[in-house]
Amino acid sequence: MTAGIRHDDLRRRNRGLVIAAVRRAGQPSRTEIASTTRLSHSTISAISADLIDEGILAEAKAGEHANARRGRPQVGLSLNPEAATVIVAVLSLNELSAATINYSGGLIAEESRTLATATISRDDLIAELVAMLCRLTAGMEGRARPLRIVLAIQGITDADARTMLWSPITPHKDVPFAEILERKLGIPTTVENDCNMMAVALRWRDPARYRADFIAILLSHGIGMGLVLKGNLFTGTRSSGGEFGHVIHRPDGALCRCGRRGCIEAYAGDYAIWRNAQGKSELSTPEDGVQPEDMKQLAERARAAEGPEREAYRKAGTAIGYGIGSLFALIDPAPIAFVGAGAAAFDLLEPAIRAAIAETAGGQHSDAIAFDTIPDELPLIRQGCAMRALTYVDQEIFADGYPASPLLQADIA
Amino acid sequence: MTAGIRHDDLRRRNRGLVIAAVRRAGQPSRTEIASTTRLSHSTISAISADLIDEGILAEAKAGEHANARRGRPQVGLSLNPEAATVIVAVLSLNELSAATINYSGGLIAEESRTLATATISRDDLIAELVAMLCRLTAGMEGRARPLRIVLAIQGITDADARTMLWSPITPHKDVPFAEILERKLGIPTTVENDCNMMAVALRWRDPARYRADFIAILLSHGIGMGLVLKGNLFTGTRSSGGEFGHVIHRPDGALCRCGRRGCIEAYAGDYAIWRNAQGKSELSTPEDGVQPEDMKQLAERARAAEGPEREAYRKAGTAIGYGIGSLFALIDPAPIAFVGAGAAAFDLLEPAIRAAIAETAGGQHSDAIAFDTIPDELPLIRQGCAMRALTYVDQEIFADGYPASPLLQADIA
DNA sequence: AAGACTTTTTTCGAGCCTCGAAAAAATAGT
DNA sequence: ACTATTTTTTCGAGGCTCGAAAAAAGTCTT
Repeated sequence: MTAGIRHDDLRRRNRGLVIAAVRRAGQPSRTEIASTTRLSHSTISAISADLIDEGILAEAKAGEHANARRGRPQVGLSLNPEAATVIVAVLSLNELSAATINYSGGLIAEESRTLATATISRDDLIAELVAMLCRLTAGMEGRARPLRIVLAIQGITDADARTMLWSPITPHKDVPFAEILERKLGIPTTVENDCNMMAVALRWRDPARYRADFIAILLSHGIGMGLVLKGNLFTGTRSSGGEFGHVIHRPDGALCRCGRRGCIEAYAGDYAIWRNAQGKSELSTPEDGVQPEDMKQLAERARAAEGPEREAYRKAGTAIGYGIGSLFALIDPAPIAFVGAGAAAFDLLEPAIRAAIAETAGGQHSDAIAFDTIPDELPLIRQGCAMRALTYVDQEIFADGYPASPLLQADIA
Repeated sequence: MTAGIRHDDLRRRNRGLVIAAVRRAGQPSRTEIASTTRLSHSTISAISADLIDEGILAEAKAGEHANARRGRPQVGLSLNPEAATVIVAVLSLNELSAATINYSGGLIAEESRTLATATISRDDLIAELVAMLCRLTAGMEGRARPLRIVLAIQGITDADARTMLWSPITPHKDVPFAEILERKLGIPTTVENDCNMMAVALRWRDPARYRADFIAILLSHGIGMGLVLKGNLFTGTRSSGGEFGHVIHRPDGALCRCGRRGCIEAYAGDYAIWRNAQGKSELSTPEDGVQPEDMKQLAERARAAEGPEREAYRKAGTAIGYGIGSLFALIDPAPIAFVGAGAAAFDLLEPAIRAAIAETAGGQHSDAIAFDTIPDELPLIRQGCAMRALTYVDQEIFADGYPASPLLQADIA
């Protein structure tokens, strides 16, 4: 059952709150922090003094604030970029990339390479990943040693974010990436779904728009979704959840890559749009080799004239729209970001999406539902991973206070 | 943004925790409470002494514990039934009922009456409700004065649980029941969806089975759902949410009571099963007058022999199954309780439900999904309302400590 | 340029809260 | 009657947050 609050939890939570306020606001003064956290000035003063002593926060240089008001000038607090380091890695179709990131979110180094993910052996896949991360972290010791790895994958992870249960980009299942990386590199690791990381990133990029409730939908070869509800990333109870692409659109409908029939993806995934545009049967085997370039041309033809291409996009939009509508019957309408190469053809999808939503229970206000499109998913996924890794450091390591962190201890001596 | 924890919040939360522990366990000793809350014995001792002083908790009589172990015997703590009173009311098709409940959940008094909900005027509906609650609370003053009303309705409420936005049982919309009752009776009120209250009740009835994640589905004239995810009742962001009955099963399919087409309810609601069994078109207007007795006979005929009746149940099961499967694609499989008169015909639905789930993404483990049936929904709804009202009193009133409560103040003088 | 004014930040003592250790209480065994 | 055992209370210590007051660091005014 729920645990009680002990006295020392209090400090920990309030330290975490101060760190979070600084990460969010960028360079807030102590006064600003006091007002956002509703803690007293004295408390903020004490906590921030500790955090500065520990090298987690830093005071901004005096000259930086331009707004010359009367009174003692506010001193901005910022994250000390050198307080920590984290690693992000993204495994996607035929590509592996990774980067080291400093505590304030800045890029230190990055690397990426193409990889035949569909055919590579399990051991080679793991070896490539480990090797890349070893190269990136070579020479980073002491305080520069990364405190956290976040690996984003296309596919499903377990609820503890430790194992890739299944992925469309590789035949290998149940790969315990977190355990492997922790053993090889000695750095705590989580494995996250790429769409969930997109959602996390959107919250940081535009908190005004993507605040408490919103949806990120990835349109690419497959269809993925990241869902934020009441300010929390929504994950399944046993897995990363949110398999929006495999919600059933039409029972006994088109054949999906997953082997089932009638999934949304079987109408709206790249391969499905392609299949429909070619006039092939909806029951024909999904093709893996549809290239982004193919899709671009397909979209061009669809824009140019009425025809099977346009019809294929219409069907895709309808499937997505009904899916969103069903989701809206369970939760309430929220802003939606369409991410990925498929979002470049959003103009072709939108009318059908809106029309389908209007047919559903969530559709009373279908005109008011806001859509955004973001064609390039990789930067978004990376940013999400980085923020996830950094907030972990914020809350699970730095909030705990000095003596608990041997790495920092060394710094004082 | 998130508020900091102040020093006095600490006591409030820990008091709430102790009260919750007692409500859950029934008659735990201080030692047990200390171990479930993980607070120290001294803290529990201090808090429970306060709570006993305030008349919220009471020590059990000495002789009640039979297990004669060595050492000082444990003293059970229990809720003082007279610490407070709450009211529950349930508005359902053609029936209004209400009860007063004491602090330990016992029934004090109840009343119910039939009401032509479909045709009654808005003012009369409100007047009936107010009158019933006034009768029930007559003479309850001082400490006996109810501290909370929870009204359950079939239909949708706003996110603040103050207004009935829409209900299938009455044409009246946007009825601000909470405001009305607060003005007329002066008691804080919330308006809740009936299926959500069913879910709340299941958690209290069988916490081992219905713990963190489960689903309650109401099968009656319409189809409703209450969803608990990660230990929290899941509601929409702007409304009570969970309109499972209006998730689309087949685009452009059967005509639903809500005016749209292809909703799950349009296949699985009583009226839909009836319509299909009669061989009527799926686009024919839903009939309101299908009686429970009719459905019983329909089920009998379906059990007796293959025919349109059995087929109608099969279609209903398929719709429900696909709906559950789509839900399972977004969240993970969880135990499901089927509640209501329709659950009495669950034997007719189950094969089709399981077959449909197996066709969906959530269906890998469709055999393992646990189903329960509970034919009588009213007691469940009531219990849910009672627990909701009481935990409100626990956490929002009694956790705050003595001086804040003028009603209790009077008791000391 | 000096003093007045304003705003931010720090300091300091008070008041709570939880905790651990020790004491007290209450009962069963011997 | 005395010991062992377990529960509960008591008590002092240590921390934390808070409000008020003081200190700090500027701008504005004359």
